[in-house]
Amino acid sequence: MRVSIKDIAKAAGVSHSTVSRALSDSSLVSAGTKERIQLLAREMGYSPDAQARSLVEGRTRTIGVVVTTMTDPFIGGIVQAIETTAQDHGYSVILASSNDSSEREIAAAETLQSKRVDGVIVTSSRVGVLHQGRLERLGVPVVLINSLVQHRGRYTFSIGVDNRHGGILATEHLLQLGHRRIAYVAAPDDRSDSMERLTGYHEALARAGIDPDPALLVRGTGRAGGGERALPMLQALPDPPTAVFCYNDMTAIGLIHAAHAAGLSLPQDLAVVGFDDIVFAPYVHPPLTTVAQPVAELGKGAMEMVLSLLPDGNSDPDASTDRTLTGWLVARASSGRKRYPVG
Amino acid sequence: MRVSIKDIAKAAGVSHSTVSRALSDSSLVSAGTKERIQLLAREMGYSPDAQARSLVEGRTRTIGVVVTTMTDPFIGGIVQAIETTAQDHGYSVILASSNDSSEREIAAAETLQSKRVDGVIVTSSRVGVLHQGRLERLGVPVVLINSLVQHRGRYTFSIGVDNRHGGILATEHLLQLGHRRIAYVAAPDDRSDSMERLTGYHEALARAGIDPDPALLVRGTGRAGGGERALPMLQALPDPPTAVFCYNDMTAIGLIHAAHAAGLSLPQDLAVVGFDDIVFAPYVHPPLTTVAQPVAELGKGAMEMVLSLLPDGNSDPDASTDRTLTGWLVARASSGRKRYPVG
DNA sequence: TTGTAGGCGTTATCAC
DNA sequence: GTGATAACGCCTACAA
Repeated sequence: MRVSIKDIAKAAGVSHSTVSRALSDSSLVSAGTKERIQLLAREMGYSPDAQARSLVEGRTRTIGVVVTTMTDPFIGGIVQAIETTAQDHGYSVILASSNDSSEREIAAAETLQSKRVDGVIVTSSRVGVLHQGRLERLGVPVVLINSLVQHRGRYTFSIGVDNRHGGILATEHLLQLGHRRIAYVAAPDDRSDSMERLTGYHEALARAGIDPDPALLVRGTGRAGGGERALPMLQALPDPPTAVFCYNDMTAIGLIHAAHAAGLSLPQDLAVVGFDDIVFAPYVHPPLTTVAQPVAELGKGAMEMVLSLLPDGNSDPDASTDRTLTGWLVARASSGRKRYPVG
Repeated sequence: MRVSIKDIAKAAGVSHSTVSRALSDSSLVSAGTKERIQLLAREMGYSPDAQARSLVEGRTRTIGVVVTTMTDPFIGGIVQAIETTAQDHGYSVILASSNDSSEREIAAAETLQSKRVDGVIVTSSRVGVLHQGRLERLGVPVVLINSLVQHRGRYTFSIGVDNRHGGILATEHLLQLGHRRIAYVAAPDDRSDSMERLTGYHEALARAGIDPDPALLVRGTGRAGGGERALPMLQALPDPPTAVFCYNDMTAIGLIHAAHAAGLSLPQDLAVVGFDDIVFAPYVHPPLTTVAQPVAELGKGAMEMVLSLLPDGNSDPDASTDRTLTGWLVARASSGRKRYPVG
């Protein structure tokens, strides 16, 4: 049988309220009984029932984390940081993956609502059904990671990396290496971060006085397969690119794989830059140049942002603002060394 | 304000018990009122409070999932499958990462206990403080993934891949390719799965009439760095190996990286086989030969196992047994084609 | 300093 | 069919 405060009360010969007070270290209990009860609780193997406590306190100390899929190592890193930070603040994380299915998204939102999570963090740059409608109606703080806030609710904020800046970093890096025909392998159009990276790419090109060639913009999937399929499309061009900036590392990895298969040697025949700096980036052959995202900070920051948005938090929601972190370029071999254009 | 069944009761002019019945589609309510109440509940935006329900029902429909780190893509895949399966059965997953710190492990166990999870799944082959002592004392079913059950509790079971068999598959593959000097890069000794893979490796060698050379057994970390550091140790041997079997893909990836840096060409100079078949394996250069684990099945199986162990589950715990799934070899280029030994 | 009583939102067991 | 009433485990006025 599970032991409750009543059991302890009986054993200690006091009322259950005294036990409750003693366990919460209230000053309204004599030091003697307090100690006696605390000892007894330990001996009897007492564990407070979070359910019951939540019921009366009106909060669960639980944060819902919505992800598309845990399979993505980038997301895994973020969730890791989220969970660790939650733990440090005495909160738990309840996981809900949408698998990119709106059915599951809705189910997830309902579950989170029933479980009465105190807040929600969404890791997905996808502009889904859920993120803007359903979640806001939960009436709890919502923090979006790497995603645009569309309908600004009183408790909806975002934290993300400066994607435009990242796009500039990547593109300028390639420009500095002497490249003029630089392709961008995007994610599907509903990923806002991909669009922002594209903007940065365009901006860097413009600064260098280069007109963007629409043929050099191809659409991937955000996964390796997208990169693999993008390569032949680019190679088939009458004037193929000498460099490629990929939406993310997975795309770059797929593209590099296809390049090897096509007999290209990297970075001589094709320079490649990714985005994210996932754990594999250094181990790609050749090691992948990429725009690193502060994964741990994103997760930690997101968690701290929801916590600060909580009713009891010291901060005022109206004073809260979106946070933008900056990524940085990690130059490895896949983009090569300085290249002097022929002629 | 959040709407409860009492609010609905007031609005409908009935008692809250009738509302409760109507919402649970009980046959003890007239079809008319039932419909009326259900409509009203929808209109008023009612969402059942899982906390309150759990309190009276004595179960939370929540499963705790303990992982070392979500950063590992293999673990990510498993958690993904666990969560999806949970969702399909109307359960939620509460995440707890230990970060390989026993402090956090203990904290995690306490949280899970307070949150009154109905069961626990542990993904870690590490023989930690927590897994055998603390978790069993929670008094709920515990399922270990890829880990040995040490103290068999009435509700403690495991599901995992046949690591010995996997070790045999990998080693025999290399033997068939003509290799005689095959190294094994292990994980730390407290990882039971690494030990089992080693056993398989030894067994395959024995069958081929080869005495295992202790110098060919080096210890990695389970992460890329371990593989990187293992390579020079092996190369420094007077009679270096022509093939390496690695504890897992991350180790293999690190080792391959070091091999490239050392100017070796793979698989000619060194054949490499990994374990796990993580999402990157096909994209390693050369593509990584590996023993695939049925990740999705492991996660799904683990979840189904805890669910079946639940008090209301149809199955009898005593009839439950550990499950062992079998992996399979995925031959890619890193191990090369058949090799005819010189001489 | 301690005890009593009420309530958090449900479900379940009684009567009616 | 429906409505009181009592639990589940905890917290917290209010009394004593």
